[in-house]
Amino acid sequence: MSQQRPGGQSGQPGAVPALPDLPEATVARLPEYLRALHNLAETGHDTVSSEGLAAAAGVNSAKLRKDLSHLGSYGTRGVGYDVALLIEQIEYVLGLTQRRAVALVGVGNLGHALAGYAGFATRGFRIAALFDADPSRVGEQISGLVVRHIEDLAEIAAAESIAIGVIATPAAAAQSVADQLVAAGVTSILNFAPCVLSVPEGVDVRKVDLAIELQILSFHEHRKASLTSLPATGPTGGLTALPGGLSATGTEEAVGT
Amino acid sequence: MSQQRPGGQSGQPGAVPALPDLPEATVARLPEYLRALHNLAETGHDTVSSEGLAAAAGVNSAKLRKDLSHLGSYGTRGVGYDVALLIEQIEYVLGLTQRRAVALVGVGNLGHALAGYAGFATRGFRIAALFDADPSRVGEQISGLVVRHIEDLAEIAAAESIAIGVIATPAAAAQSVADQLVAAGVTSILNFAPCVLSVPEGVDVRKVDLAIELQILSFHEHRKASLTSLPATGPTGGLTALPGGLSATGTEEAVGT
DNA sequence: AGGCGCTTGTGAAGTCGTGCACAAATCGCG
DNA sequence: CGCGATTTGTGCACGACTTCACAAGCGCCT
Ligand SMILES: NC(=O)c1ccc[n+]([C@@H]2O[C@H](COP(=O)([O-])OP(=O)(O)OC[C@H]3O[C@@H](n4cnc5c(N)ncnc54)[C@H](O)[C@@H]3O)[C@@H](O)[C@H]2O)c1
Ligand SMILES: NC(=O)c1ccc[n+]([C@@H]2O[C@H](COP(=O)([O-])OP(=O)(O)OC[C@H]3O[C@@H](n4cnc5c(N)ncnc54)[C@H](O)[C@@H]3O)[C@@H](O)[C@H]2O)c1
Repeated sequence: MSQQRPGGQSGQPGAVPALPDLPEATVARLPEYLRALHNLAETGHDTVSSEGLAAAAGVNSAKLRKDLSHLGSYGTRGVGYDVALLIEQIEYVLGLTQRRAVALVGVGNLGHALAGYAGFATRGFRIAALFDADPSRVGEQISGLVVRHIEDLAEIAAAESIAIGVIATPAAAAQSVADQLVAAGVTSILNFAPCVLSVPEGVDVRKVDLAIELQILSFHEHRKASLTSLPATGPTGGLTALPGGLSATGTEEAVGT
Repeated sequence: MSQQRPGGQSGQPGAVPALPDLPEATVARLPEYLRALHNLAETGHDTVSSEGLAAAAGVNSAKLRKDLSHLGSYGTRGVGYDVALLIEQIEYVLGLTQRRAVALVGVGNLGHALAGYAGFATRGFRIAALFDADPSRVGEQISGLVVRHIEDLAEIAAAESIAIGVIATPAAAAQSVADQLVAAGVTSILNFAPCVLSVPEGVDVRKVDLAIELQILSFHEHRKASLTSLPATGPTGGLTALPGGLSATGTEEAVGT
């Protein structure tokens, strides 16, 4: 166990340049832990056990401990984790010690909502610029920012050190926008348009597609409905609510031949 | 268009109400395949190979074939998949043969964008009702729907057979809204608020959190930046583009103590 | 000081998902 | 009618992730 963890007990709070290379699944959960930790900090907790934090983050405690162990040993056996220290560590690993500048392209329906979203600012990001291709939108002012024409992207991206771009244009324009973002030096893209983007090696893309989320839920609805005939095999007899949860499934399957 | 449900060549077009139970990872990809298929259909393709569809959906072809094989054998060796048939099958499995009614709670910044989003309608869903707790918003009309007070949820959910709910309220209200949705018979929830929801067994929750997506991207930015000193160790020597991708990484780490 | 209860960190086993590689199936063509 | 080109469906090995279970470490109490 004498793992020479980056930074950890080395006593030297100075330099910890090398990131441990975390499993992707762990990286995806760290932000959730971070949010939970901030909640705990605000409600006056100084320390928290893996059990407690796991509950707050909606995962099981073994997973949480293993995730955190990848960052190093920041817990105290018999006590738990120091909330403030853990926040610091996770923020460091996620690269949130600096406030990252983000460009938002496509100031339509969705873009407006995103531009006005406070959650960006409170969680480590700064919307540094808004872009659109529609001349009638250019110049419009939204939460303190003026919408710029997409042509100015390269210039502004360089000036503001923008490395993250958000695409909120129609799908038809998304690939073209992505190309322009990449050309402007952006190396991470969050894409809201329902399409696959092709980007060069070294550029990360994450996608958020509302309809996909709903369709996954739809599948589960479908599956639940096809199980209605079965008796309440409830593995856990103790579900509190589940009110009348019945009529909902009334007429589902029309599997009729 | 008689539903030739699963069991294609089994000859017995009798009853196959039971869904094959698909791996969760497969379920999550089916919507992506479906979108790609619709694109192909619109551009006049009648059939598509696993290779072609995989490219359109952004996955590798082996994965795609394995995913589809879970639904049954709907391809023709030497030819590929019949686009229309595959669309029909995937829509059946996802439970999209009926247009599912969705309730949207919280008609604020984000809620407005969602309410006006056409992608719902074109991909199997119908926003059946909008709810808010703010009296000044109740009565407002948005894309043909009147905003109702959250108190009317149970009544309307029953009347409209709503089984899916979308939460777009502040985090502080989300759990309470979730409880009300569940009490109204909703069994699937899409949550945009940054918090964990606790729901009874049998209710599915999916979460979309913008800030988490950005933080994951931030991690990768951080990691890329900590590698700048290394030469282009490119495991694959053949990256095509990678335009000027340079200055972007200029001043990164400010690993101050 | 020593023992006790609590909690972390982690080997190890189990589960799930991925990708390869190829036999089987089908079509088009000669 | 048979053959070769093509593409699916899948067995298998591998890797990633999850979960269990417990020894080691820590603080507190006596
Ligand atoms: N509205 C939603 O709730 C919602 C939800 C999920 C996904 N989406 C997706 O997000 C995207 C945007 O949705 P929306 O409802 O805001 O659409 P919208 O039409 O309201 O807005 C699109 C904006 O992009 C701009 N645009 C078009 N081409 C551009 C280009 N080449 N460069 C820069 N800007 C360009 C348009 O001028 C417009 O302002 C769509 O792909 C949609 O499918 C929207
Ligand atoms: N705006 C965005 O782009 C964005 C992006 C990602 C996530 N989110 C999240 O989505 C949620 C909504 O964001 P927003 O910007 O639209 O906030 P908002 O404040 O503009 O809107 C929230 C709406 O919910 C209503 N509401 C409050 N309590 C309610 C209750 N108990 N029942 C019913 N309605 C209630 C409010 O009246 C208001 O209309 C937040 O949790 C936010 O973190 C927003």
